[in-house]
Amino acid sequence: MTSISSVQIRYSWASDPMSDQKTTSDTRERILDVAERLFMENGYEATSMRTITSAAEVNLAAVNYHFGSKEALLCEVFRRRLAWLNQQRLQALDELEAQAAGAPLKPSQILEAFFGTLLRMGEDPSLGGMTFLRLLGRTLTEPAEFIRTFFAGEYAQVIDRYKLALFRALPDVPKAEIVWRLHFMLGAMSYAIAGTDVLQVVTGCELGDLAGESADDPGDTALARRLAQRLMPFLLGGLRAPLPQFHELPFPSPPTPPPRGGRGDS
Amino acid sequence: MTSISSVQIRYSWASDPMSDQKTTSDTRERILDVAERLFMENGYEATSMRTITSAAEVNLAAVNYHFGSKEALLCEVFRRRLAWLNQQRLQALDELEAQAAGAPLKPSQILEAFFGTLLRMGEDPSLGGMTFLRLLGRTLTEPAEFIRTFFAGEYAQVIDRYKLALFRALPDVPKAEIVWRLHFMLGAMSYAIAGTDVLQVVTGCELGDLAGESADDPGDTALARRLAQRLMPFLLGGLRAPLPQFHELPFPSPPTPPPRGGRGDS
DNA sequence: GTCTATAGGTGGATAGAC
DNA sequence: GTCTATCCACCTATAGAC
Repeated sequence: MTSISSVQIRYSWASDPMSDQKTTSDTRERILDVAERLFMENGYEATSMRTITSAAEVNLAAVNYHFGSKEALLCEVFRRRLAWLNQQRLQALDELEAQAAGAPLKPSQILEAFFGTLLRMGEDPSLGGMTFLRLLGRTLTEPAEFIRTFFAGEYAQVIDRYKLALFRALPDVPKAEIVWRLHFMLGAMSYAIAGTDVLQVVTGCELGDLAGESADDPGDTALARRLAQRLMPFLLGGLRAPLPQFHELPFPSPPTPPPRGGRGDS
Repeated sequence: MTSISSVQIRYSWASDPMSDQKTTSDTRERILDVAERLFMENGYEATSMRTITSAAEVNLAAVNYHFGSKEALLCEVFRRRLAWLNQQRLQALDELEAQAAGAPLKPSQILEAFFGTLLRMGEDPSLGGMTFLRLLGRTLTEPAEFIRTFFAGEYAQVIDRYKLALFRALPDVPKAEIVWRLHFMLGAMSYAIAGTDVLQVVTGCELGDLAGESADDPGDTALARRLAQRLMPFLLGGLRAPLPQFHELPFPSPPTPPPRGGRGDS
């Protein structure tokens, strides 16, 4: 019943513009869309159900009717996007591995499949666009327990597959090191897509400006594209950086070091 | 002790273990310490004044007496740490530039001064330790306006100095590109120190485990040190990565080029 | 400086009519 | 499915005694 033929399925990422209009529950989708935007703008805790329902022009009780609770609402906001995203990610990896016919993938391919797939969502408003990306970036650092366990469940498969792919792609790098760097890459991405950067307030500019789109505001689509173009080389550079040297020193090289030959940056 | 004579100054980072004990306001510091921890554990919005005051064993009204409001309390929690941190960062840069005698600094030196100075705070409980680092990482992605403008003010000078240093250190890299990468580096660091990673829940391990400290728990000190050893090479690798190629392609190289239609979920 | 008491408001959730 | 009305726990902030 859930997935086939003409029945209404629960994930709105299956929304063609036509079926979206007046199906069984216009309300449900409107709540999700508005909640997505408001959670992004104000954060989860600071966004009240009343704010959401009045912006969505639905009754307060509708949220609890459709989703059960505020927590469940947030989870559903993510589920409808992440289900699609993670499926795409797995599929992308499948295809790459099929092409490679048993050979290890290149790191750049793996990163493209993982991060590129996400960043491309920012270009497509029907997939949530930058609103969803920003919300995701912000929510990934929320301390609330239910959020963290929810994400863990959503990501478990995907992270595991990609970890293994990276292990194979970088056989000379210790696995622990790869996991650390995956961690760092996730961080750089989250923060970048969250777009709440100190830099932006300090420099008084948005990422769009940096991309060179100062006046005519090309919108989120171009921003997402530029972001991807800038971020991917950075991530790849970080992933493939020389391994840290472990001596007995408490720190690699304090500000005024013995200038021992590290990796000779000029 | 830190600066002048014997007057009590307001920043607790001027705390030698002795002066901290029973000065004019033990209450004030206790509130700040407890607030720092609880804001880190639950986030700003989800932490109530009542929770803070009861944990600190002070009266509810004490917070408003000493700080004026909950927002002001959060700002003061940060100010007492960031004042010290940013001063150290500027000083580190001053010293490096003095040594260099007019020559551009090496990127690794700049990163060490900026990120190393911060990460070393994680090793020193009297500077807030990992509690402060985690709180900082989490708060940097909070959408609340007062937080963002507060950080902007605290960081303006420092970011500006470091940006200029990086421009000089990497004269062949477009300035916009450097700013983007600074952005990415801040993100990787924030996320790493926040320690709310999906990876940790998925893999079921803390960063400490990855560092190889499985059983005997050496505490935050070792964690901070390991983190720095792992993070700095990653950041340097990302900063020095090859520049992105800009062709007319909308994306560098999608894995399966134009599968545009519908949502292609098979 | 510290405390009690409370003002004054908002939060999430639900019961029950339609 | 939708709506009104309402419960009640909890919030920040302050007034005023000590």
